[in-house]
Amino acid sequence: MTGVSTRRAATRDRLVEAAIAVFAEKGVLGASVEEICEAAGFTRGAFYSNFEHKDALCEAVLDALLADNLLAMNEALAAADALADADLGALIPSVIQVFLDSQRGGRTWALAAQELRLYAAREPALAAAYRAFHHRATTMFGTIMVEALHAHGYELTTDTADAISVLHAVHEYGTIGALIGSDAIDGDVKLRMLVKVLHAFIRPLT
Amino acid sequence: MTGVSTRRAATRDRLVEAAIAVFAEKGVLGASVEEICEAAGFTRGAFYSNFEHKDALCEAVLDALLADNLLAMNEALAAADALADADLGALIPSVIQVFLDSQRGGRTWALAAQELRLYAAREPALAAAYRAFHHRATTMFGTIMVEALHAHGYELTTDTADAISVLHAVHEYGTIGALIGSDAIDGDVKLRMLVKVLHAFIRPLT
DNA sequence: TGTATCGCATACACTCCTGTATCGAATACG
DNA sequence: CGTATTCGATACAGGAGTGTATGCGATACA
Repeated sequence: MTGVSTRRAATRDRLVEAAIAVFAEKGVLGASVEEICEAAGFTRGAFYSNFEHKDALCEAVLDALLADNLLAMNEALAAADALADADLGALIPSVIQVFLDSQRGGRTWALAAQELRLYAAREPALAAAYRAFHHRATTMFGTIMVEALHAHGYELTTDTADAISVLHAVHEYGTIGALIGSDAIDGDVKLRMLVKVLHAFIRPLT
Repeated sequence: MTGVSTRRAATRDRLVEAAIAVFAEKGVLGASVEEICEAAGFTRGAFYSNFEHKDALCEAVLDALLADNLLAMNEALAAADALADADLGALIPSVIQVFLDSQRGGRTWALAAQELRLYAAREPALAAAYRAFHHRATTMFGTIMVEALHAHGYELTTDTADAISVLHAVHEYGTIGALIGSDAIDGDVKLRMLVKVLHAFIRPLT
């Protein structure tokens, strides 16, 4: 019985990964079920056997993205610990860079994440799932960041969730900007913006 | 002869407005040409007579969005002048609120703008057009903002373009967040975030 | 080793979209 | 007024995607 379910889980995973790739390329509504299946090496039979709607697939994708973000955050934290004796000014860019580098899939996953954000804004059925995703990601990131700052004798000057949201906003915006190749935004600019925002939102512990 | 071209321009405008609505609802790739034409009250004959590709339509949409943003900015500036004797702490939220309220189309245009951003990130043909759009919007916003701050005895603590980009990022992120109804982001939170970011990036003139 | 069940592929009937080529009404213009 | 031209509608041929119903090989289990 376990072998059976294992196989099923594997095809689900392959479909989810393929969906991320196709969503990134075509958008959620622009991605046909057929295209996703083909990218995963299946036919639509596999899809309809595993998911009821495309929306169900989207929820699974959100789970995968969340797991990836948390993983990248852990890598960044490990880097922070390794550099624990550096001063904060040098530490922050390094940690952010590690986080950015650790995000699996890079460009593709970032695009897919934003496609899902937009899709959730129009599709009430996914909005709930996205809220859950956002809430979990935000609180976990927030907790970790507050602790890390505290360990270095700093605190946020503003509400934790707000700070995380602003960082997330700049992160996503910068990713797209770098892809577009805007003369105003490339990869370095994105890092610089994140560092500035973070510096603007922290102060030494009172 | 003028009457003819006038008519043509009018149908182009209607197609552009319809495209914004459909892009907001379905995404750029998810929007069929047929759907856009139907929303505008035409058939595809009108479309293919006015635009070569969907990409050409997208460029026209960018122009419309830019014009709208500049218009909203002017309204916000007028409000700033009217409140010129208020202190900056009270002025900033008011001006931002006026800007947000003045944006034509509200939800719809904001969604369409982000759809186009994502589309441009994947479609080199549109990337150039988006760069031009972004550059013009950023420089005009930047100039205006620097002057307005200066008039009140303030300046930016960072590169103008970076500051505008961060504000734009938070603006777009907050718009979607409010639509999704995330427990962490509603309309007020968005305004609050923008105010915080702006405050974090200005200081009295040295 | 036989058989029940599971998991994905295949087949089918249907809808929707695309791009072009042609047509007809409205407008400009002499 | 009549004619030329412009602009958008219609017609057409073809491609692609959808969801369901059914088939078939592989795996589990007695």
